Amino acid sequence: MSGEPLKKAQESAAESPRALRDLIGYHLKRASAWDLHNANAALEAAGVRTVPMSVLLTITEKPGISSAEICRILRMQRANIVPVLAELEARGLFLREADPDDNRIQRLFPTAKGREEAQRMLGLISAHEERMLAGLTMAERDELRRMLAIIWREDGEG
Amino acid sequence: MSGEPLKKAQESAAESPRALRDLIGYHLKRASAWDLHNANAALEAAGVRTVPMSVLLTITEKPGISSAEICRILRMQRANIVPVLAELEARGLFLREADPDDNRIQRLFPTAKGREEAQRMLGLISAHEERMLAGLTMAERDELRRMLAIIWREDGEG
DNA sequence: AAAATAATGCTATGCAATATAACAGTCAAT
DNA sequence: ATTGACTGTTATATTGCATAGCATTATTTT
Repeated sequence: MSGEPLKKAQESAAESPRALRDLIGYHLKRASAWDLHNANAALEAAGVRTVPMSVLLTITEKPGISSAEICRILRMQRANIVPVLAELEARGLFLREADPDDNRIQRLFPTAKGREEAQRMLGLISAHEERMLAGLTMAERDELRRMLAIIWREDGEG
Repeated sequence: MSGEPLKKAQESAAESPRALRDLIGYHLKRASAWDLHNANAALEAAGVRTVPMSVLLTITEKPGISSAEICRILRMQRANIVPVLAELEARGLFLREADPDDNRIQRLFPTAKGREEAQRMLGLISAHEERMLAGLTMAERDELRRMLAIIWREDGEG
């Protein structure tokens, strides 16, 4: 029942309790926090954070998409995309165009500069991922991606 | 270059852009957010959220630990643990005891009630994890845990 | 055709998690 | 004996995400 020696506390680095280390949710949170921190650091060179990057990539890949649909895809609140779009637009990365058939909708189209920047961001984020995943084989990375997708239910094709 | 049909936007559920689906960080964030949301919901029955639970589990498993060391283990700020401990203490889940050798340090010990509650929380969170991971075999769960641990560097023993 | 329902983009506001800065008291090291 | 480091703490900032509501426009139901 005693177990731990109680020694000097400031020795740093002790392990997480077993009960937590057994929980996948715990590892998910730690890994995700670590990733988000470093991903944002990597993207600083492009002057964005992960969310604006995701929005721009979505516009680039689905030209003519509406902001509401981006929100559905990225599961974010319509209210929260507003400042993100405002900034991307101010930087000239996409344009809004009125939908001819539905006056509520603005369709978003990437500019040439937007496509360039999206490519640059992809380069930065890919380098970051490579660093993060250096300890895993390609097959393992695929497995990991697949399992994570199953958890939040985007195909995971299993 | 055209690709997507542009159709009605409100059809819901479209897939994330390929560029994002290739990123493990993207899946990490989505999976972690999903987990955190449901874990907190599951823990509502015990009147805690994930962080206070983690703190209590740590005290329970390492009796006599100091708050500073909990912060080092869970990688949280010393400032932020204060209200967490205040609440757990108010609920009678642990006790503070002065360290005989170092007047700066308070050593934290779980009460009987604290151990009970910790057990109860573990039950709730385990049920939640079981639901979350229903689509994965036990071997896959072990693999997932191992890979996540490698990412943020808590053994992962690989 | 009228009325009810719902979607869009948006403002304003809230909350929870995490981060930063500073402090007094205590201990360790030179 | 001074310097530097660590503890627990207060106060405050920042960030990400959530909620509520609004005017406008479309769709659906009656």
